[in-house]
This record gives sequence, C-alpha cells and structure tokens, in this order.
Amino acid sequence: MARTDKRKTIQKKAIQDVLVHLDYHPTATMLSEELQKSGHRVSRATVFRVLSDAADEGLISRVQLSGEDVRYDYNTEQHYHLHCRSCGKIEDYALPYMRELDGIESESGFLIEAHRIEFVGLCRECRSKGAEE
Amino acid sequence: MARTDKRKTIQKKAIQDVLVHLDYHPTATMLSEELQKSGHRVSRATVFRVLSDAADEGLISRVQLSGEDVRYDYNTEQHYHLHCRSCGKIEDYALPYMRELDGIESESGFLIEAHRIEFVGLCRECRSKGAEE
DNA sequence: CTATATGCAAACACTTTGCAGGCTC
DNA sequence: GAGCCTGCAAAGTGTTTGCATATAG
Repeated sequence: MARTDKRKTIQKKAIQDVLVHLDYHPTATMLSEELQKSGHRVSRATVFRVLSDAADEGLISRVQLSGEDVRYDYNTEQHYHLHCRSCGKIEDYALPYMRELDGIESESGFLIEAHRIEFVGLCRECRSKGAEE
Repeated sequence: MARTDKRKTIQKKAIQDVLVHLDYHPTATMLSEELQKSGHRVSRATVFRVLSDAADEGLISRVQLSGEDVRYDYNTEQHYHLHCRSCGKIEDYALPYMRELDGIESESGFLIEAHRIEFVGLCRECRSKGAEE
C-alpha cells in the first residue's frame, strides 16, 4: 500500500507547504487546485499518491465525514470535527479527546482502539443567515 | 433532492423488504446484488434513487464511516457503529446515545444538533485470528 | 388517464494504475 | 548510475441523470 516514501521531492514539499497553510481540510482534488493557484505544478495523480501515502505513514490524517469525499488534515492529534449541515464547512472542534471512550466494554467482543466523533449542526454564519428552518 | 415518493411500487417494497432482513448495513451496490440473489429484478439506478430518497425523508439512515462508501441502515434511531479495521465489518454498538454531547458549547459558534461516533477496533473474529499486530 | 417511477445507457466525479522518462541520493 | 517518483492518459468505481416507457392511483 504505502510506498517507503524515502525521497524528498519538490512535489512533496509543495504539497506539504500548501496543506499546512490551508485553514480548511481539503480533498485531494481541492489541494490540487490550491497548488495550481499558488503556481506549483503537480499532477493530480501525484497529489493523490502523496497524500494517501503520507496518511498511511501517519504523517497526516484522513478525515471522512458523512456525504463527503476523503479530506486530509495535517493535524495528526486525535480531535473532533464540526460539520455544518447547511454550507458544508468542516472545522476542528476544541473538545478534548475522550480517551475513556476507547476503553468501553462492548457486548460484541470488539476490541476498541479508537473513536471518531463528527458533530453536525450549523456554523455561526449559517445561523445568522437564518438557515435554521 | 428528495422526490415526494408518493407511489407504492413493487420495487420500493422489494428494496425495503431486503434491507430490513439483512444483518449488515449495505451500500446501494450491495443491496442491488442482494435483490438479485433473492430473485427481485430492480435496476441499479432505482436502488440508488429509492435509498437516497428514503434517507432524505428520514425513513432510513445513511451511514458513512472512514474509507467506506455510503451505507444504509433501516434503524433510524440514533446509535453508534463499530468498525473492524481488519475485516471491515460494521456493526451496531449498544452504547446509549450520548444526548449530552449534542448540547456542548462550542467556541466556534456552531449550534450542535447531533453527533456521530465511529468506534474503530478489531472484531471478535479478527482478534482470535491474531490480527492484532 | 395523468403524472410519477422505473430501466437503460450514457455521463460523471473522484481515484487508481501502467508505463516511460526524470530526478534524488 | 540505480531505482524511486512523477506525469500522462487510460481505466476503474460508485453514483447520477436524461429520456422513453411502464404503471400506480
């Protein structure tokens, strides 16, 4: 699956630079577009490959919320996400990781190693626009 | 988005019957195959349309876990899912819905209306196979 | 009867892959 | 130099859509 990713290439550097400075969690396609905007020329296939490999190696993390394509997050700390049901915005949520949930006993025989929480609601902007309905 | 879904058709009935009796949460494609197995002839497009509409109307629920296609669950009660990282199995988890999480204050100005939790780990079978690594 | 729902196939969007050539080490 | 990495384009997937036809009410 993941290659060894030994060599430092200008493409990887460009991808990392852009990802770190974005204030949102992009899909591979979005990141590809951001690269173009900032003048970097990296093929789409490479963006997919590099992001996927980096996630497999644990350098960045994958985020998949309901109804969304896979997104990438340079923050590899365990954390949660807020998902606006009106505009689709995805933000980090400042709630401390609920470590105790990982240890919960389960009737199913599962060994629980981690958990992910997606909070769904309305962001400040959509609330003030009256999207409450 | 959602049509009004007024008419009762044999296709809708077949889809509902099969979905309710499955012991797992299928994707539209999986459900399409199950329909074939059980002798129902429903076009793939119809399966996608009916499932999506039913979810929009709240008759069934969408489940999307990391790295997976959208799945459908006839259980519309709020509940959580266990996701085996080894075999990919998705099961319901008997933890009561943590209603209090929906009300948590957020620094971001979000109004939180609901949340979803995905527990990741190893199912009983994969544990005994020694997939722990 | 009339309008909604289905089936089919084409269109789509996103992602993956094979291969030749380029670039890192 | 050797082989990993990239770019390109083609191939995959899963899903959506347009349109003619079938059918529920």
